[in-house]
Amino acid sequence: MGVELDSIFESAVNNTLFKNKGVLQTKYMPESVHHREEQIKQIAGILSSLLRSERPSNLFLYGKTGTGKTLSVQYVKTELEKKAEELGVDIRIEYLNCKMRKIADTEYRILAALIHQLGGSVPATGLPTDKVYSKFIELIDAKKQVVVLIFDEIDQAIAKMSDGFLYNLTRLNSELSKAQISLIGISNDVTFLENIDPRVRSSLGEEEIVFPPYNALQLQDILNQRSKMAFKENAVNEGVISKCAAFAAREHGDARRALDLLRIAGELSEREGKKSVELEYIDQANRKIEKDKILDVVEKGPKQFHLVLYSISKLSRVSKEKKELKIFTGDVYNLYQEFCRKTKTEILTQRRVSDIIAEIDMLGLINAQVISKGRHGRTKEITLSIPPNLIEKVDAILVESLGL
DNA sequence: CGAGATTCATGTGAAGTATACCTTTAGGCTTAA
DNA sequence: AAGCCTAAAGGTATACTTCACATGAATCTCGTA
Repeated sequence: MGVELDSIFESAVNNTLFKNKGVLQTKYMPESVHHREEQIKQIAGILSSLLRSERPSNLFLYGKTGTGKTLSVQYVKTELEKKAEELGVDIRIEYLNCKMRKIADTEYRILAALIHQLGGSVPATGLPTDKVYSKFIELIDAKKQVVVLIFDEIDQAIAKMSDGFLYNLTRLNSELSKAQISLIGISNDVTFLENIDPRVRSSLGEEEIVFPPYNALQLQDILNQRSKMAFKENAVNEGVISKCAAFAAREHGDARRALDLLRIAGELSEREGKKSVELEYIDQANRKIEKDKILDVVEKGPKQFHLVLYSISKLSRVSKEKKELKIFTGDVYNLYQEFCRKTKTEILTQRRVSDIIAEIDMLGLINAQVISKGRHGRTKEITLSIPPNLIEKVDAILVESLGL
């Protein structure tokens, strides 16, 4: 064992292929953004009125994950901030990612996070929401300014609460006397605006910009740029870049995915003590990404979720042996109760479990569809959508968390 | 045989409850003058 | 008298429960051919 570790440490220190791995990480902000010039120009054009201390239109950005939405906005944000400083104009742009569970998935928590960013503080609970609103307003309205609020992945947040929140936000301007706000919404879901209150829709969608997926060529270009900075010379084999690009292009042109692929393939190659990133590691990296994503989601779910998921997993194993028996809510609930007793956990009502199933569905770990079995009532028909090779690992996590 | 009525097993919405936490308020105690 | 601390009172968000009603196709009923 000792020897094995030694060699790992050794290669970590000496044989590193990377010059600057950070360049490939998602949080990295490049100085220039390629292939999004058009969108950036539009965003900048709309937001430029900030420099005259005028309120820009509300803005809505669409596009699949990894199409550069966040990046473009952030880019414009920093550029604008620079320029504003130069000109001595006071502007305020706040970015908030709504997807972070436990940080911002309710109206209250989003506001709290926002207030926190603005330098105020609110307790985690206990305050009436309208009080939080007035605190927020107070904070913004303290001086004459235009505040831009960027809500990333806003569709995720609204799925969990009502669209009343957005309505409140759009109406907020009338509550402000000195300051003004404008909103930027970012959504992965193209149909998002169609399903919300028309009043909000028209207000929020004053301007809309669509981010099309990158094509393979563009991805390749981006990867080339980054890999030059990230890797040492000659550390990337022929064809690696184009394969990453091709992989990601197949996944709706997701640049983030492409970069992750390249980075992880690099890490894997390095770990194996290779002198360069080799083609074969890309497939491995691809699998690893899928795996990590799922395991991560499973891991951070609360205990009751684990119980439900474990029940589903167990049932799906049984049903597979018996060839394609479907899983229904009732079965899940029965098994779930059994596990609760076994682990001495409080048994939740079927009502709640039904909701939990819906939530797990949202997380993409299972597939649940309401069907009617006619005389035999109505149910959710549930299928586990975790790849077979991962089920074991997932089960392991669940077993550990439940102490079975 | 076919159109309607029934039925089942949950889905689903609304309202209520428990818990954990927050602010406000009113005493009560300390302190400095 | 002013300042500070504490405990009680009053209030909220969140996760969950309770209650009650909604669903929708397989199955049953029954009139009709």
